[in-house]
Amino acid sequence: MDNFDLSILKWYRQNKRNLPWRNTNNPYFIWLSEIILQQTRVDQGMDYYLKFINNFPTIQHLANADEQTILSNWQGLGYYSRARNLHATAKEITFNHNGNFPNKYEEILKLKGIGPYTAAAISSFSFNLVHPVVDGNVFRVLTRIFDIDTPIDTSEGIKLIYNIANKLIPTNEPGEYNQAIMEFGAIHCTPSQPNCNNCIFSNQCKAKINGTILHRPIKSKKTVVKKRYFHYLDISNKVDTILHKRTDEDIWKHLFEFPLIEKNQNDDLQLIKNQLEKKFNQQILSIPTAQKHVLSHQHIFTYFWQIKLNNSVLETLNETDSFIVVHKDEIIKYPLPRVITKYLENINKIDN
DNA sequence: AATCCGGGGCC
DNA sequence: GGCCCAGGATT
Repeated sequence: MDNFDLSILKWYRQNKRNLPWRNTNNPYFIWLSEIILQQTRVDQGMDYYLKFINNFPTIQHLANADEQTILSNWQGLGYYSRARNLHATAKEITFNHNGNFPNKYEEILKLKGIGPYTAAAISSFSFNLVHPVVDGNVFRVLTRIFDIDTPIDTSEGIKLIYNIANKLIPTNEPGEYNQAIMEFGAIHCTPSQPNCNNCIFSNQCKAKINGTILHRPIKSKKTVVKKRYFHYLDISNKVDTILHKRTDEDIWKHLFEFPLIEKNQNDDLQLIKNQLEKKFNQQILSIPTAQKHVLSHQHIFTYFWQIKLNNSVLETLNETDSFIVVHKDEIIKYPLPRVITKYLENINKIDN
């Protein structure tokens, strides 16, 4: 493959999208955009990026914010460890690097939440260093052009693609080239319905020639999905309700939710109803129906039990419980997982 | 080296 | 229902 870099750079200059983080070399903005865009589509991350640079114009703003504020801004984006690592790295740079973003690949790679891809992206976009980005797009583009059938979710496949990527990247404008190959994968060499009929590589792409385009890249493993059953207790009187902060090493760490009873299996709902009525000494009017939430590695079946009290919600709590009493109108101020906000949206519809 | 981690969109 | 997404941390 001769002049791959020149071909794809030419294509990029004619076809690239105008994205806000492409109009800057500021490592703070580059870093922030890359963290938001990890495993996240541009369309989905755009509003979050604009919100973050508006609310946290500099890395010092981010460092000085409290974690809950950052998590609230991240609410709905998923992979909340990204937000916690974002905060940690902002503090690290602000207080241990005099506010200066590291400008060497190896130093950038040491920061929390930054792996090989993001370190290469920041290195090349901000500091013009020659490190190839290897993301989902690059895996797809290269396995197609060279018709590579080694599974990309193995160490052998990853090593192979990195070797090719290191040979292809030009020393001249590595950042622009990295943007170009990812953009080519994102909008032209797409997973389904790639635009092969109007492709600059149509005569050279090995997978196109061999008819294997839609079978590249190959992945060998299948994700195992765990089923979980969450019974949430929406305990409230006319003004207050109860929230609980997740602290264990599990999904949604440091996010708030209703008091939770997790079951290992799909238990008899009538039995749970009887237990709850006895515990709270209240009639439960309706048995909830399951809401299924499909995540990558978990299918979560949520049940929301509405327990209406006439007296104070405090009386349902033990002193040892780590719960907080929250005014109903202020629930939304706490960082919540989508499972909870979806439920709140639904009951508000009914109330209206 | 293998496993886990959210949520949304598309087909 | 399966796959993918501008991957990284943990075990």
